[in-house]
Amino acid sequence: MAGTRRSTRQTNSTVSKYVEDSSSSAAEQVPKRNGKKATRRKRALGQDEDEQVQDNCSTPPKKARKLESKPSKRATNTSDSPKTAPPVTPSSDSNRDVNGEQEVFWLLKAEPLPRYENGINVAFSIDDLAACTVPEPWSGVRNPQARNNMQAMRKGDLGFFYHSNAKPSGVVGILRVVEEAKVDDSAFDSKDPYFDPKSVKEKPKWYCVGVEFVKKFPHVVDLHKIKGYAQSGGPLEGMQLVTNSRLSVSRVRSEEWRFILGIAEEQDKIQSQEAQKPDQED
DNA sequence: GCCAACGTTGGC
DNA sequence: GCCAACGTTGGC
Repeated sequence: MAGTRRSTRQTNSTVSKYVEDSSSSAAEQVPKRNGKKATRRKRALGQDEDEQVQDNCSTPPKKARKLESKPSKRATNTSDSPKTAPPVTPSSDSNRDVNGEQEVFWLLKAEPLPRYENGINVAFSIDDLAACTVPEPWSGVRNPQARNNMQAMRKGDLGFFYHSNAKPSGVVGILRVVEEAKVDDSAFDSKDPYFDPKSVKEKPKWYCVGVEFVKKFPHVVDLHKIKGYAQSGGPLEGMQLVTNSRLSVSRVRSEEWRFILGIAEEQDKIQSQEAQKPDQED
């Protein structure tokens, strides 16, 4: 389900300015390459026309297919908080502690390799995000729990960008929430690969946040490594990515966030050392 | 391409 | 409200 690119003029607000890095040190940013993303997939359905957006970013459809299975009808009127979705919101409504430090982070999955959904390539990689010049709507998510997580996101929150069904799958970088959840119009678009026929505009069921690129790690923190630290007693045991692997938008605890940043940093360090040690290693 | 995990559906 | 069947995700 899910996903499609920006469906309307989502605000084009601020993007470039955010592209510095904020926390972490793990990696430096990567030059954002343009060009590649858009290549694939032209919307087969031409639903784009009406939106004469500024799409410098031609945003390809994206993500979301993951865990979303089908929109649940019963969840429709209630708040669909199945037995699963644990409350996501942290102590306050800001996801931050008294010092303004983010306490709850996020992880958003997207598939970087071509995959067709209704004839439309829904691939979306971190490079695609890096090429965007306007906030990228994380549309197409059709799973209540993932949706709830997005609704709990606050402007300025950071999250990991995860490549799934990739080689290797893993955390590839960082993104930032620049627009809080708003109605996901792609659910009403019959041409959209993630069209949800049960959605009704009067009572929107699906929402999406707007995100922007922050940085790309020099090396993927792959799932294998993450799982290695997620075993019983491990620092990542309990990470939602592992405990509920089907969720396309999950939350990341601050300890987990820092731990993974540490891995990224470490990997970067190791590799730069090797790079500069042509033949010696003392 | 296969298969295990798990969420959703829908009858009762 | 419970539960069996079904469908989808996503790693491998």
